[in-house]
Amino acid sequence: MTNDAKPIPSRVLDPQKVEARRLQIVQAAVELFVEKGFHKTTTREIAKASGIGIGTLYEYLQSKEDVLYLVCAYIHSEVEKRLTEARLQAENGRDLLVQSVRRFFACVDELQNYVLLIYQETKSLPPDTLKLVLQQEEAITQLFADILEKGRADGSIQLAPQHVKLMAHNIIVLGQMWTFRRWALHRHYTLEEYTERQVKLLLQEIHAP
Amino acid sequence: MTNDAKPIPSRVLDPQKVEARRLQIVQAAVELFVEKGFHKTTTREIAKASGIGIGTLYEYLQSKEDVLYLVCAYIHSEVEKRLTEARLQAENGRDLLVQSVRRFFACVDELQNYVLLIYQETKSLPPDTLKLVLQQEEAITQLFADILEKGRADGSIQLAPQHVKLMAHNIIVLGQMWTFRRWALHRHYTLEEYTERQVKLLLQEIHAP
Amino acid sequence: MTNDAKPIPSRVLDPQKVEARRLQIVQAAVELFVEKGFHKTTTREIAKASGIGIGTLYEYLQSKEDVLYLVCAYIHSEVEKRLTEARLQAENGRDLLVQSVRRFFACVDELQNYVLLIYQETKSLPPDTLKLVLQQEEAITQLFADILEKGRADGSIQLAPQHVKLMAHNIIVLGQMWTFRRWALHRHYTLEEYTERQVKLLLQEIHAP
Amino acid sequence: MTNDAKPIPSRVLDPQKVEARRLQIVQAAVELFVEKGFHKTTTREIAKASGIGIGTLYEYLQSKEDVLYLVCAYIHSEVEKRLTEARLQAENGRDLLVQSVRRFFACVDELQNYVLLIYQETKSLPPDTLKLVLQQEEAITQLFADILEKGRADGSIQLAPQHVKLMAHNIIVLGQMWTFRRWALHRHYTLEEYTERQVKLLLQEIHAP
DNA sequence: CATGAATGAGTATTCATTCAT
DNA sequence: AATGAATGAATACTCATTCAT
Repeated sequence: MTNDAKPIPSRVLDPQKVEARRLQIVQAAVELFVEKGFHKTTTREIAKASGIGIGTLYEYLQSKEDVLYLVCAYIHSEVEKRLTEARLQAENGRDLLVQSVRRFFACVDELQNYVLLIYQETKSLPPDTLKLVLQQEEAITQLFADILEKGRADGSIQLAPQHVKLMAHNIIVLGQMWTFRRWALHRHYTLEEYTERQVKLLLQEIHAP
Repeated sequence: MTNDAKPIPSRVLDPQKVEARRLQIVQAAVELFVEKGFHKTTTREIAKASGIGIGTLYEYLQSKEDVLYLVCAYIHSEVEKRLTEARLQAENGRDLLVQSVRRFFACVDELQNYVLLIYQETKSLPPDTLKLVLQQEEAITQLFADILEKGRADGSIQLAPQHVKLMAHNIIVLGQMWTFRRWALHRHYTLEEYTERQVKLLLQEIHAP
Repeated sequence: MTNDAKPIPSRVLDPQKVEARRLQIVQAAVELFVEKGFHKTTTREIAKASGIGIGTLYEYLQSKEDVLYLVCAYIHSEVEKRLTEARLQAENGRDLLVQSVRRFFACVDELQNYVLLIYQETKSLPPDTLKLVLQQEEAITQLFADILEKGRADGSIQLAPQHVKLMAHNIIVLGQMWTFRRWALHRHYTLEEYTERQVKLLLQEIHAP
Repeated sequence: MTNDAKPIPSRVLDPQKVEARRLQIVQAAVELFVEKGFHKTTTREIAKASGIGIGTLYEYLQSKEDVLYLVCAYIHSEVEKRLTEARLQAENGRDLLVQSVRRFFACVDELQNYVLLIYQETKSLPPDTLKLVLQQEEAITQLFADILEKGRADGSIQLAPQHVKLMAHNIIVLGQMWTFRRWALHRHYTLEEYTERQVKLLLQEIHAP
């Protein structure tokens, strides 16, 4: 929706090539970052894993931090893609919410390592860039706020307007905690148990049976 | 309960001196880590801020990661201290829960930067040490699990046994998100509004009016 | 006089095109070298300032040092052009000398940055090429040696033969120092004051009133 | 005279050690710079030639440019030392001047490579530092200005006051050109021939027989 | 016990040059 | 002829850790 992409200067002119190469780089980098963290990954490793020379890497980027930004943006776009790709069939807002939450939790589970990455490395971004990434995070939150509003409109969701934002954040966080507390949660619950229980909790908040 | 302290070797023998010095070091380091992050803080900075020489630092520790571990342990102990210092007056488990949650949220707010630090830098710990820190995190979660059990025992809380753990985690995470989502939440809510709303949500889960 | 041009290989065959392109390159490069020095100027900057691609640059040259050589040769030719373009009207060698010195000093002043460039960057040339550039420098010195000889021949200049070379060098250096000591000289003297005083000094050496 | 030393921060505290180590570094660096130039000398080469580790080098300096500055200052101090070490015996200012010039020329000859170095690498200094080095150069020039004034005072030198500065500069430059024009001068003249001829020229300027 | 000088492995980034198109 | 994408060798500087005093 919002086009909040930050234009990273590239020495290479052809935009298609730039996009293709950067995808190469980003996909190699995500895996490395997941495995070793941003700081312990060297630019040379990124280049090698991308199948290009270190010089070439810097033809498409200006700094290592740019890689991190692209990785964060990539992850957010992956999440957003999954959340929006297939239009959900729902009778009302409440139904749509439940289906969306389930889909979001599944997505968090699928992209576990990526979600974790965002939690852990985001702080290494330069302040300006950090802001952008947080905006992307907020955009995702807004997806749920919109659904809640829809339910409020058709009467299937009962929630004071000032609580909409908070509930949207709750949804996101209750989803993401499946990854950043996985050391405890995965021991006790399956994804399905976890999802159903949290959905139930959330439904209580909107006074839905 | 569990004595999960990791014994970090020190070249200095007198345990009192060791403890005193380490406290010096840790208190200097927390502030530096909060300000610049673990990776961008140098051991020399830590030594200088601690008022000791870099050589002395290594008399009391074996590595920079040891500092991070001590910092994490320090933060957890600060949290635990605040959560347990004054015995709460409560008629029943449910009341105790509400008071405890409020106290926890206040504590998270007070130690905002520290809580955030744990979220962001924990991953830089070596695996063995990480485990210990996660245990400390779990210990805090267990405090709430115990309260929930108490409420279940006196009938003031209705919750299936298998949901106790999850609810305890929910309490912790809903508290901590006040810090790691502060870029959004603090814009819309005061701590009080936030706390009351989340308490309400949590109470619904235990079928308490 | 001496054709001491070094033939720099070019992949492009048409000699006219080669000369034209190289002039483009050299004129762009001089300004860059003056501004930032040889080492801090990149070949890409030179290409861009020349209005050609980096690949094209290397069609007409073999290395960055070639650019420096061409720049030095260009500067020398500019100096020589100015020194020889208009035949001076003079009654005798002594008069010719005075006029030539004045003209040289004016030329040094005009090409200040270029003269300085030669002083500062010449050493970055490969030995063989350096030799050539020094020969060009000597050729300019020889212009004055010739004038001195002419004055000796017509009796207007009194100077032992073995002192001719040295005096010619003195003329050149006393002229060039107007640039490489400008940080001091320009504070105290105008070009005219400076010129007249140095001319007077030089005239004393040839026992001319 | 003027204490125009720039204090370069050092991580090492003991000033004696700092001075000793820096001398080590500078003496190793001068030779390398003479041989290969500033830009083509690496910091590791400097460290190795100094007999210390690269890390140690940076304990005593903050940047490679610091080395260059120290080298320039060292050279100037060497020149100044030689010019002022033994009080010259002279009947009057004129005699003192002649002896001083001879001594200066001998010194330039002895320190040829160093003098050349200053001419060629000075421009690589950061602007502020460059200023300092030029001040040191001016201080040396002032030594001769002072001698000229002395001769003017005792009547052995006849020179208008406004010409004193210029003549001092001429002395310096006519001395230094022995190095930066050595490719031509050394072919034709011995140091002695060269010195005597230039002394003669200079004496004419002060109307001394 | 306390200190801080010494160390060198490690790292992001640059840039002259090549070569396929 | 003209281009610019690809390359990797090269380099200044940092910083955790050690160890002699």
